[in-house]
Amino acid sequence: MVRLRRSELTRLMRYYRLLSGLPDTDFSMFITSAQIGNALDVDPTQVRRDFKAVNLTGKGRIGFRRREVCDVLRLVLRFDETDDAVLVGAGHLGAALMAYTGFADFGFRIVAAFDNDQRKVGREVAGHIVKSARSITPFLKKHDTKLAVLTTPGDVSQTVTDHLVSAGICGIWNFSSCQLEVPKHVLVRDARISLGISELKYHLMKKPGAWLE
Amino acid sequence: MVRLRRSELTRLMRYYRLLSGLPDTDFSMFITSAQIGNALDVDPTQVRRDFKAVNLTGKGRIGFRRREVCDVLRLVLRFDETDDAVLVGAGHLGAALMAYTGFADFGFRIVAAFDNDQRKVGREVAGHIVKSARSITPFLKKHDTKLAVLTTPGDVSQTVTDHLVSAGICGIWNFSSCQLEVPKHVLVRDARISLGISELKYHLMKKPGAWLE
DNA sequence: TAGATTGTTAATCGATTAACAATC
DNA sequence: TAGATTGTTAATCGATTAACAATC
Repeated sequence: MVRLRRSELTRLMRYYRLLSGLPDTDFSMFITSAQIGNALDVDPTQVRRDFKAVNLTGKGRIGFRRREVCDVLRLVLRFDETDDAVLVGAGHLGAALMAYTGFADFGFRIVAAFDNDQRKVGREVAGHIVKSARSITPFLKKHDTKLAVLTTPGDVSQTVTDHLVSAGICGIWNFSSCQLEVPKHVLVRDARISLGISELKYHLMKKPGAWLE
Repeated sequence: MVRLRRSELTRLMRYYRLLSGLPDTDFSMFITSAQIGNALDVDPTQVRRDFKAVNLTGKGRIGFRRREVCDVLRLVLRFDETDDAVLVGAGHLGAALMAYTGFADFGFRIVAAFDNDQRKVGREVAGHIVKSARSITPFLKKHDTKLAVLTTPGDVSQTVTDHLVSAGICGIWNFSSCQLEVPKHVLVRDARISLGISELKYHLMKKPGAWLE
């Protein structure tokens, strides 16, 4: 089994997006590491190294077979196997994520939504009947779901997380701007809403007026 | 002026979140780099180095003054100065972001929303009357707004981006899973929705059954 | 003073890039 | 064959961590 670092995974995603997005009139075409590197501003050596990490080999003087690269990347990134996730916190953001249709392309599906607000429980949000937060644990036990999307207010995020973890969740996509504490076997992926803002704001300050050039 | 790298900015955000979140009964208290490092799983030397980068000095045997650290970080991260942003693409995600009340804490404000769907134009979404996409350029010229939140479908993202850039936008928070091409003076910050999913999915595969331990 | 913590230099680590022989 | 590109090793670069004298 291939072990990938986060930076590699990030680049593999970008390669896939580039290659799968190209016009597919002739999908057996070859593409060189230089072409890919050029398009994505990545060193060609890095591209070859990354491909090597997922056992993709090219041909001297010709490059890599586009179809093959795409297929392998889909396999490694597991886009064709659907993973189910529960969503906790059926507010605006939760609703937006539930309504988002693009997840299917990446093999990701939200199968249930929970909220502790009794006014929301029973209501339909983006095609899902919101369930009571109390029913999270039985649901997870029954359906063996391992991923969760967390869109709760920050003050309850840790409590909810503890429940999710003890019910078997091992991957959390955290949209609340709150640092979660979890056991080592659980992966938290922060959406980093506030960090995105900070970076933009910092950029503004860094180059006042630069946009006028 | 201090120049910070992205990794530093990320850590500074985490320090701020930790320190501002602590109970503020005695805000003149001191905190050591070891305490911070321990709480955030960062090397204490790294903490001191990062503080040094924003001209924060501590006292031997005592540590850093919490109040002072918070104040300096707020200043560096510019949380007390509000930056305005326009939002383009008033769909579910756009609406969720418009409805999000937490932005104010970071000195960020969405001042207008645009969409090219005539059925949405004129409607109210989360307190904003959606404006026609055609009016983006005049709006930006008039209000001198430099940041944009992009929540459009992927197929129009680049076109919209080109318009935004030529109208003076120099920072784009990109929620569409699409690689944007921009001039060097423009910063694109990708929300990386699809990457978050990939990382979670990959984690699941990496350790099948690990959550059962 | 004694002792804990800072500030800073040196060492380590890992990731990126350069170089080039092997390949097609 | 000739020439462009791969595969891979070595060199570089930057970021992280260790060590320790200076400080309070």
